[in-house]
Amino acid sequence: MDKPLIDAREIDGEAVRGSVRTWLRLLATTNLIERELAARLRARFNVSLARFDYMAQLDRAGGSGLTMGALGARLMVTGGNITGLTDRLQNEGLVRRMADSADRRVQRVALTPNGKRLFRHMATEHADWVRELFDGLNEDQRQSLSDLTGALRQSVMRRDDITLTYLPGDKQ
Amino acid sequence: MDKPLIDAREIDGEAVRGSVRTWLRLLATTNLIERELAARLRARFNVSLARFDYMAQLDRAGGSGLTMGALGARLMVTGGNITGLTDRLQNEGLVRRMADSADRRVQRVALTPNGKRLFRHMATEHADWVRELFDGLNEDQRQSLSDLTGALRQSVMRRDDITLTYLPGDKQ
DNA sequence: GACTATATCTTTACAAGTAAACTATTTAGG
DNA sequence: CCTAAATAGTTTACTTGTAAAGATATAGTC
Repeated sequence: MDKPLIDAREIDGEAVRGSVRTWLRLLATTNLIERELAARLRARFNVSLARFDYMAQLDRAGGSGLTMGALGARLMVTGGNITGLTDRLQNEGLVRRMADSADRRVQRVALTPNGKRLFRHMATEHADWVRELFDGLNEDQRQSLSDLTGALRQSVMRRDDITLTYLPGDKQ
Repeated sequence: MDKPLIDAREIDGEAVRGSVRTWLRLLATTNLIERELAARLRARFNVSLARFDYMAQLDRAGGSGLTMGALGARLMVTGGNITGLTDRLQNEGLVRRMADSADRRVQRVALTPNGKRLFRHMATEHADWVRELFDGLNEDQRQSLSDLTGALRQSVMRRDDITLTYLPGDKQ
């Protein structure tokens, strides 16, 4: 770790506390929105956020679906989790497993017609909700927030001592 | 729902997709940072983020601690979750339950000396990590991000059709 | 071609979260 | 007072997530 003990921008500790306060605020607000969206998905469709995200990846992948591994990589979760989610969604007829013709280790997953229909319906409402929740920001603010988020992401990712558990290969 | 079907700011769908894209970006970046902090807490202290947050609330509350209910309200989690976390932390000697003298229904929880020592140690490193991850933003950017986050929070909270599951009373 | 590596998925045991039912207490009316 | 309702915490059954071990299958290497 070669970070300086005293940050050049630090004046009487303000910069230090500033970053922490900004982070806590950002986290709280993001969690607030995520909870709100999850509660609405649950109330209107009886679907969890985990299932919505799962189905979103399959919808984007199209008819040939994804392997379990690729799906786990995109959702940033472990294989065991994907197995469980797939079992439950398959039981509800929203998703189906298919053998891969070339590699007998591989399981491919795709939305059933029912799953696709449900997801499209949810996605439309979900987008409306997001727009509604962001309604108090004008276009400049929204764009600035997006830009600053990008800069923050760069700040986090450009570190070379990053712990990052997941940067998995993504063979779809 | 009395939101207009067409948003005044919408020009050929850009504003709509804009909010969703901004939201997804914000969520991804927040999750990235949260995962990184959680991985470091796990690696250096063998402590989960849930336990860190729990101990942070108790540390802030001081020697008399908090009731189970107040703790759950501050952490935005249900009572059953607090019961389980408390059981595990108590088993590790980081936390203790105390009866309330005035109300026999109430359980009060507080950090033990060991718990306090561990938390203070973790909090110092945690703050360093946050500062490090935000290092790529200059002070203006950091302040703008904080301000925009506040505006977004206002945008979400000022809705009157909010679903908000948790706005619990907080008797500490 | 047999042997070892590696890759893919599942299983197991657990942590952390929810909702709903349950227990014990306190509070409010009549 | 005594009972009905509300409050505080726990228990139960379940979902969602992890890490580590296990079962198959493929790929490389001598």
